[in-house]
Amino acid sequence: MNSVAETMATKDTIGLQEKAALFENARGFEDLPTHALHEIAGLAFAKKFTKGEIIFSPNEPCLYFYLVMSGLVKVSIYASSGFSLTYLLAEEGEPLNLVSPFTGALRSTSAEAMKEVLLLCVKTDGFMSFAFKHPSIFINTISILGKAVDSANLRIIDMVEKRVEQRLARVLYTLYDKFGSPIKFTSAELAALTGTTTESTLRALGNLRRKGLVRSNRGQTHIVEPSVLTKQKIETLWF
Amino acid sequence: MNSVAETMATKDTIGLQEKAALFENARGFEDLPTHALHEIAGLAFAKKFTKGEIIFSPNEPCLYFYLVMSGLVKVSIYASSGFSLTYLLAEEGEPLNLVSPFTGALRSTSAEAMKEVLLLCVKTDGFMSFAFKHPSIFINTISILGKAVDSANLRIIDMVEKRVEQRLARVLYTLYDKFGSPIKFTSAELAALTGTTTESTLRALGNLRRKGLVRSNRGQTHIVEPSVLTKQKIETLWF
DNA sequence: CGCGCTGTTGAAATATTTCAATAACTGTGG
DNA sequence: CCACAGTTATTGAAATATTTCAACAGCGCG
Repeated sequence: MNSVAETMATKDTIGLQEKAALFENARGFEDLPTHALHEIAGLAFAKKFTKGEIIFSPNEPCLYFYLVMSGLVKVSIYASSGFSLTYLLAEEGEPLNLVSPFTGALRSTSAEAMKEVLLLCVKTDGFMSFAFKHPSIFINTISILGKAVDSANLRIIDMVEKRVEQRLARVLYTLYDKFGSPIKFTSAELAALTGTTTESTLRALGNLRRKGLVRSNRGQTHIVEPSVLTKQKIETLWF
Repeated sequence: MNSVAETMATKDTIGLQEKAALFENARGFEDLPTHALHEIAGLAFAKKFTKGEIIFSPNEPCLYFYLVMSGLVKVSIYASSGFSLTYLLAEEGEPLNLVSPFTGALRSTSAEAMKEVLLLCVKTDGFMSFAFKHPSIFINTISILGKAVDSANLRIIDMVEKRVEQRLARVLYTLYDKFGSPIKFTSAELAALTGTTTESTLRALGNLRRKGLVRSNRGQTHIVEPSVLTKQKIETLWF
């Protein structure tokens, strides 16, 4: 386990301006005055993670607030059985952990780099006192968490009343909406997003392919008819 | 539609001390100084709802922050199909809406009185400025929402890998933990908590009864062997 | 080259929903 | 106080979606 502090060298490779610019457009940091952006940028240092590397694990004390600078991070929850559910795919400008830095609570989530990832890290105590100086952070955080709760509850209802194919269609449309086409995810990853097994995902993907809605091969899926997916009353999820 | 303001008469029937005492023990209001409790109590007025009455509906602008003073309130999310999922059962000292009063966001939740209910209501603008004066409210709120997100995600995993009977057992144990025995819920209500149909709930309940874990008849269920339910590695949910 | 990961499909096993019919109980109004 | 309406509980049987287990093909990479 190499501590984040080890990579202090990286710290100076990213300019303060650049960090401030990232915070300016970051989710949760809307409506902050310029001096505040510089203040938080001053507290942040960068850290690189390679593809597949674990950023944090379940029930681990939270030392840093993390913001994605580049790359893609998967935040998931794991069941004891090994089944995992991905509930956030964070790209540039998105925070990974909006609860623990404030509450210090241990949570059952883990974060993994899906590509080469650059994160901005802010020590929790510094982050906390920053937030108290700029309480709109709290409001923004509550807003984001509210959406997360709604999205999760919506997904529970979907599990009951929608078939795998419809859920997958919704997942694909959401990914298309956020990341564009082609969608570069394996079926195991799509399964973790849809809440099913890889086999069922593959079968459903096959159906969508046969219907001409998507094209897919090895690790990437092209949405051919986004309009059709939208028409099927598919409300966008929130990852 | 009779506005809440109509019932101002109720306002004076509840003493300031009583309101402050409620806030003192309310979830989300931990660690507030006495003067703050009196301040928020001064902003609050009581309103009574009869059994079955709707407190708020989906996509309705949020005018008040609500705190349960007595009785029981069910907060649910409804799918277009009519299927509903209950995700919070709020009793004395529990808030009904922790997001909209801060963000003003329209949400897809609805709240219904399950018994005769007394609520304390605080206008959102007053509540908001109170919170900015006492930002520990924000931290507490974030903590609660974090738990809600975790609980919802856990439930999604349960939907995939646990059978109805196990999910129901978990629901029953959680209810037992919070409200004690007997559990006074109809099978339709248990179904909305378990995320299944009433028929499946009844069948599962029958199985649990045959196994001697519960006794049940018309609208109430007695947990006979709480220890067994616990032993089955049932983590407590969070309603 | 062969190991490992991803994709693909089949067939059996299974859990759950759906539809339907009936029974039991509650409360209300005549 | 009884009848009736409305809700709640119960169970059966068929229909269905999904998982599970298994086998195999293709691809990439050390």
